[in-house]
Amino acid sequence: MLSVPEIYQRLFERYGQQHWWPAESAYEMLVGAVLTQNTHWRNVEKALGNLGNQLKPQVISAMPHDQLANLLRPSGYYNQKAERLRLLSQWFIRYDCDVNAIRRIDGALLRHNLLSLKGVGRETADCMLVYAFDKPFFIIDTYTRRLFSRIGYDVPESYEHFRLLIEQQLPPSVELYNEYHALIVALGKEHCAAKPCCGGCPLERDCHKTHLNTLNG
DNA sequence: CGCCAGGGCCATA
DNA sequence: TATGGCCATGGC
Repeated sequence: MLSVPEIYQRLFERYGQQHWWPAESAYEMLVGAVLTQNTHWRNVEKALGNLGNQLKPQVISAMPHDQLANLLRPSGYYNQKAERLRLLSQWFIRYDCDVNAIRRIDGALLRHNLLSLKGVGRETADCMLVYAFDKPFFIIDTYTRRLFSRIGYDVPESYEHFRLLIEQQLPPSVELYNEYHALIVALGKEHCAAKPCCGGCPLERDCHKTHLNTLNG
């Protein structure tokens, strides 16, 4: 069975550097992390496009709910996400929008801080920590669970247990965790964006085959 | 037409 | 702690 570092090697050889996160600033990354919750990135892009030059913490935190929700409509769950972005923006403003100041906070403490925000769960928090705040926490998403499960790992149901299991087999590198997660999503996009999906796609939800052409080839 | 996407919250037991 | 319901649009 492929080891955690070997899986990374295979993915990197196939897809190369991913240059994540697709955002122009740390704040935009935080917004994208909320908008992409259980949502296709292409729909997130539509919502980000609607926000346009209003994609700023001061503007979003002060915008009327219905107006913001309307702009977020293409990304789905727009009422929830409007509220979540408002709370997130208020949190960011509390640090004077100073990303470097936030980066100086201890990683575990910052994670606890993010998790206290309504609408920021473990995966979203870890994405923010890796892609905006340079803290090494391995990101567990549905693709990650699916991939490791199909490769043959006994994937823990607990998010934290699974995260620690993987972190134990990798150096605590922000750059590595950044790339690893991006590569897993790249694999998902290649296999599941097109129809028909290949038989045995390791990331397709209802595929129970495990030939794993992509990784074993 | 049905399925599901780079989740998370809340009520219930 | 652990299920189940709910949120919602858009592409395939």
